[in-house]
Amino acid sequence: MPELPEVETIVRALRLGGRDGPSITGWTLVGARILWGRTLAEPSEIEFLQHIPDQVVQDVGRRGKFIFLRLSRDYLIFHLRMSGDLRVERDVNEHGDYLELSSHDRFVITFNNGYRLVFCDARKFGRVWLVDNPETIFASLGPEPLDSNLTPRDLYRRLQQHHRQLKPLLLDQSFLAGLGNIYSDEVLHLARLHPLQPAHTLSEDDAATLLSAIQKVLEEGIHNNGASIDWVYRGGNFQNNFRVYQRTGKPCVNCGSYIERITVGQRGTHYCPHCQSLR
DNA sequence: CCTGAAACCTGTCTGC
DNA sequence: TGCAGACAGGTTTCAG
Repeated sequence: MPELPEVETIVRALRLGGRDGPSITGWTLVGARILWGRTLAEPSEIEFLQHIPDQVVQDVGRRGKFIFLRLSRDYLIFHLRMSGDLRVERDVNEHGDYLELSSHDRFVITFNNGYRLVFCDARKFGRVWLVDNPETIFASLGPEPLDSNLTPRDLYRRLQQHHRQLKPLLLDQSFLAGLGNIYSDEVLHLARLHPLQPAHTLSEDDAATLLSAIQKVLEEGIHNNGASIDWVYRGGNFQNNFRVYQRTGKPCVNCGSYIERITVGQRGTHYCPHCQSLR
């Protein structure tokens, strides 16, 4: 599921309230329940459970596709991978009974106010870390695409350094942090660039076009609370604005040519053969 | 450096 | 209806 806009939507809901749940900012942790052991990447379960109690959620933030809770002493970091989601709900009812979890819930943090934060993840790829320095986790990430300090010239220079095809490069989190398969296809279509175009062949103007497409598509995604497809993720509307993703055989919104689907780096890739020509 | 394949997992959909 | 196979929003690791 979750690419930058979905993750950002979840982060804002945790920080400020929303998505059917209250804000967790300022809440105090009391414990945790780990239902699928591999979800906890670091540290050991024993150590984790020792560190959690009494820490207060100071803030909730995002770096790339990672979600982090800045706690009193540590950072609690989530990666949702393919099918993860987070929700905030009551842990106990008015009689003091524990409320049932669903079969896909993998990891639960409980607060001292009777609420819990639940990490639900059907495919079990998602991971959680508790670390004192978040940079140990974020070290290999590239720049934030919506950071106003990222200039067209910066992107141009970075593109010049790679001979890879554009699509796999955009998916590489060390090149740029936050794009996934949906938004990469949407970005390349808006920028009218072919997914297989070698990165270093882009002109400085191409790089500027690409950066503005990246920012426009991501902002559009955030504005729509992300994209909900199939049974994964909830509440987003961006799926109604797709230009190419999952529109194989349908007319291009620019020129009416039929959208094609190819496989690039093991990922389904959708593009318009007319608007996005290989140069 | 780059590409492709496989692995980690479960759920859904399609076609026979 | 049942079942095999393909496919899915991500990332890591390994072979060539």
